[in-house]
Amino acid sequence: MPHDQPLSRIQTRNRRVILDAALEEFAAAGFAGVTLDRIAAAAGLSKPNLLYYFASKEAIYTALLDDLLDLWLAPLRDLDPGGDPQAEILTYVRKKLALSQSHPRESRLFANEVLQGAPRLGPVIAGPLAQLVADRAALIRGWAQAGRIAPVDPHHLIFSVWALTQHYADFEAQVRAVLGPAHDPYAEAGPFLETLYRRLLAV
Amino acid sequence: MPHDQPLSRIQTRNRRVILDAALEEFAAAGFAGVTLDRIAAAAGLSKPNLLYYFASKEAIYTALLDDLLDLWLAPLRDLDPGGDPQAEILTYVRKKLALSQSHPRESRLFANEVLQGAPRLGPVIAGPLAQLVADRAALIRGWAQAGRIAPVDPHHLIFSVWALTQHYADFEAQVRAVLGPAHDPYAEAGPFLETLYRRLLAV
DNA sequence: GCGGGAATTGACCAGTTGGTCAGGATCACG
DNA sequence: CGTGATCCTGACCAACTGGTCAATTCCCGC
Repeated sequence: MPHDQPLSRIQTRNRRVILDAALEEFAAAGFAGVTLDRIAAAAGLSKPNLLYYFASKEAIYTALLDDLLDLWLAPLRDLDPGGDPQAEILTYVRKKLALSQSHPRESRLFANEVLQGAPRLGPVIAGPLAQLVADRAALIRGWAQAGRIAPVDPHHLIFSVWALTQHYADFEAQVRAVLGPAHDPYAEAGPFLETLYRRLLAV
Repeated sequence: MPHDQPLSRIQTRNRRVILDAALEEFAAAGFAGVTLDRIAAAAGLSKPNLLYYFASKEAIYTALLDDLLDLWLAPLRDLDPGGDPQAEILTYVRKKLALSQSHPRESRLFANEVLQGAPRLGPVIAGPLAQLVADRAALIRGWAQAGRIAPVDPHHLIFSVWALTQHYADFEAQVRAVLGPAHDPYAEAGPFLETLYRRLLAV
């Protein structure tokens, strides 16, 4: 039972191993599709030992979601009000696409959660996340009104970045099956999205 | 036990009721997140009665997926080689967005399936679906080479339509939470996507 | 090297799940 | 109206699930 303070070496290692195994499983099968036995096997631990580190299956899942949001929203947070508008947004797109490529499991975990109505992430989405988006939307609206990018709905611009980048992680099975083995989805998506947003935002 | 031939009045009605209830449940919770008891309750039937009409939970799920694909791909199939390229693609986007709005459960069912690696739809995606996409990609490439739309990667153009339209159904919980109750996501998405594709495709 | 807390486990449990089955109700049809 | 097929159900089952617990092993500071 992890108290509040120390977190021993063994605790640190095993918690990480468990969360990594659980991320793999939850991302692939959703919360209900995963059993503690599977996570335990994937982590190389016994089921009771899992529950020594986390109070419940729910607690493991929640821990994963908690870790997720900071990583997920960082690129949006990074938008620099002082930078060049078009370059800032293109950098955002690039970072978000890179995140889909480097962290597809996190993307799928998040997609699973939201798909099912965000039962656990609901308050965070309606609260801090919505706040951040509102803030960045205002920034983008300012750029548009100053004539530095073309006028677009800033909320839907942000949605479009999410949709277009996360699609390559969340629907990877489909993308790869359609493109065939000879294509590298991410290598092609980069230039495509670059072109798309350049044309959309050009004044 | 439905044989091959007739399908009585009662059978027709109850199969439809079951599939409708199951669609609701599967779309909201994924295959593993749903129990036969829930489907039975939602359909107003007893569990053994469910299994009188469908051999298994799997069979219900599969029946839903089978029905899904035709509906889902119809707009892409409708692309008219003889029409105006830009208008054809914009019509495709409009139809696909309308489909997200009118059939969000189907969209989420499909998303759930692909998210989890398309374990059941895999062969159909790699087969007929990939075929259709290849065909339409060739058509679009032809338009681009003829200078009738701007040069873009046709596969990723199609992916972008899927991503941008399905996002509003699949991530509806997030979209609504971020926009707040005063906004109508679909009403705003229409003009936004119209602008986006107009600028992307303008020669 | 030893004592006590941390870490680990096998055995177990109550609840749930997908699915079965024998029998009863209901319907279509002559 | 009767009869056979269709439709429906309560009772049941084996397998699995998340979670518990007492007992054991391991590790670290002294």
